[in-house]
Amino acid sequence: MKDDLKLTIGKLAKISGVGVETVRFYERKGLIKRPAKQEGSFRHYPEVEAKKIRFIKKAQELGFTLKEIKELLQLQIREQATCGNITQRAEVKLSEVEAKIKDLKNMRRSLIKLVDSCGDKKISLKQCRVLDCFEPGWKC
Amino acid sequence: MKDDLKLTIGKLAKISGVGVETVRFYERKGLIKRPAKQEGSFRHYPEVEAKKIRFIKKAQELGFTLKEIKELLQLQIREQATCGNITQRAEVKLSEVEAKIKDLKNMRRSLIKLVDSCGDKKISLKQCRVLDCFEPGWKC
DNA sequence: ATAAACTCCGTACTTTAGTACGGAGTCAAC
DNA sequence: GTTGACTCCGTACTAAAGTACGGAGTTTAT
Repeated sequence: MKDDLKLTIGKLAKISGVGVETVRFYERKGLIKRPAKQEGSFRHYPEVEAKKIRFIKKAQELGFTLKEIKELLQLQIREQATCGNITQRAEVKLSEVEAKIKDLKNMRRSLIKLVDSCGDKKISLKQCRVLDCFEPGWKC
Repeated sequence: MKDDLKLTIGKLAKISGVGVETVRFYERKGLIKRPAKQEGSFRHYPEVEAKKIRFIKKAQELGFTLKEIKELLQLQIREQATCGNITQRAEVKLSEVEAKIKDLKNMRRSLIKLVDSCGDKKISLKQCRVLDCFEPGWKC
């Protein structure tokens, strides 16, 4: 409620690092909502929308689709009543996030091993394959 | 060199969890290469290709594009000569992986906080926004 | 040895996530 | 008070990553 004074779509796009068309696209997809109380005929956004767009871009890099990101953004508690519902959905997302972390740690371990094995001639060269890192029971 | 006896494209697709068309698509994109020595006029793949396809699917879930995944798959040391080159590229990928892990950990912390705050009435409800978790200096 | 199932190849279609375009209206700066 | 930049809206186009189709050839199972 402070300084959402003059955030037109162009300025929002700029500070969020996307194009104007992308903002409108996210609006159509229901990821950000059109500001209700407009003075004049142009949109005026609160600053939190910039955070939201940056969140979207980051989450995409982590392998979430826009549909999934929308679900993440809906995880906001407004009243105690809806809490159980939200907690439940949050826990699902949490386990997805943890699965990704686990997989990325395997990939990291594999890459570290690869880098190390170049310095050390004792390590067999062809055993260092990144593609093995997700196989069940894999230990590099 | 063991039992790549009879892995036709259909069987490869099945054990890898994708469709036949997808295998051919990856082949066209250069992610997997067509088996050279064919006996008969059909493709016969070594088993390692199944691992490769499973790697591709996993890596996609972690936000890597096919272009990036191709680069990851090319990180294989064959001789000491190319080692420096590969190490260098592996280190770039490694830092990307570490950045993703860091971001996912922030997201995880944010989701945990959200879940916790539902059990605890003392925590302010509206402060728990997942969308803040990537902002610089964020502490949940 | 013949039918069923599978493979090959090229081409076309689909979905997701944007990007671009263009005419009309609006705002603000000089 | 006009001019230039910005906004609005609908529509169309694009790239990435598949997915489907269909006719012809090949393999295998009976």
